[in-house]
Amino acid sequence: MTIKEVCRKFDVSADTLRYYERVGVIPEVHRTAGGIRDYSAEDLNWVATAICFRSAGMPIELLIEYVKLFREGDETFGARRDLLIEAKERILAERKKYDDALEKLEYKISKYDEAVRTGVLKWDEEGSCK
Amino acid sequence: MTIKEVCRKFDVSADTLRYYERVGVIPEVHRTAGGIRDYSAEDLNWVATAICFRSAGMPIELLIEYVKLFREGDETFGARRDLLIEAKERILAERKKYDDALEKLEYKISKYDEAVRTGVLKWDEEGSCK
DNA sequence: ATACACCTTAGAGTCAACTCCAAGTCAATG
DNA sequence: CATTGACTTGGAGTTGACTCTAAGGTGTAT
Repeated sequence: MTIKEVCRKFDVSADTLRYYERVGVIPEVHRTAGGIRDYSAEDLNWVATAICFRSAGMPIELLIEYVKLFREGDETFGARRDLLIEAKERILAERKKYDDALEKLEYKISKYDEAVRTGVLKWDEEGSCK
Repeated sequence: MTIKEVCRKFDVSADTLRYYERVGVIPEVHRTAGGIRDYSAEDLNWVATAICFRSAGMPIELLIEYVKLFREGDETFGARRDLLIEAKERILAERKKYDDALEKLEYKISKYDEAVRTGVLKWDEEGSCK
């Protein structure tokens, strides 16, 4: 699979894919005799994983560390598991912030719905919201 | 309330608070006669809102737009509501990505737990994960 | 009244994560 | 076999969101 096809498949730029490979967010991608990237199923899987974790706010550094451990072989199973558990904790903590913001938004939207209907914006407590 | 106290209260740097005010993420903060910031309850409320939305990944530009509408007065109730609804949609979409990543992580962690116990890492489908 | 900690501004610097560019190579088509 | 379009690399540039620095003002405790 060419880089262009991978771009379309994952809606990501070729520059980003090359960047990920260059810095080690994914391992080296398979090449043709001429040196052109030809993504295998396994390469695609790495790309999918990288994009999935990046979309959830995981820093590139963490992904690089994971790939580094992967390259070191089977002795790093434990370290890789620990890293994934840390990633999970981080994402759970981040998601909580999203839930907090959503709660605040629900409240504000309900007050603005009222304001649009009545022409008056009124919060439950003094100075509690804007 | 001094800037230092606000920093402690929200665990944010004074530079960030001044930056938020400068670019318009929050309206101008009340000052003492000498020109020193003295955050009112309302100012604190704006700070809390800004930090909450920023923690949920909302770009500064959106917050600036909201404050701009707020400053324009009561004719912008509708526009402010629409902007909040857009923010909600964005955050819901982002949260979905977090959930996807968590699902992937759960799966991988379970496989690594097994790998640590058995010494063998095995995915359900060929090349499905790394 | 003089330290001293803390505040002010404008503007420059930093960092993560891309994104773009120049110069050149590869591969399918007329 | 020449054109065309996509690919390659190394390195420079951009963007969003801070973060720091320099030069100076404020306010309170001795």
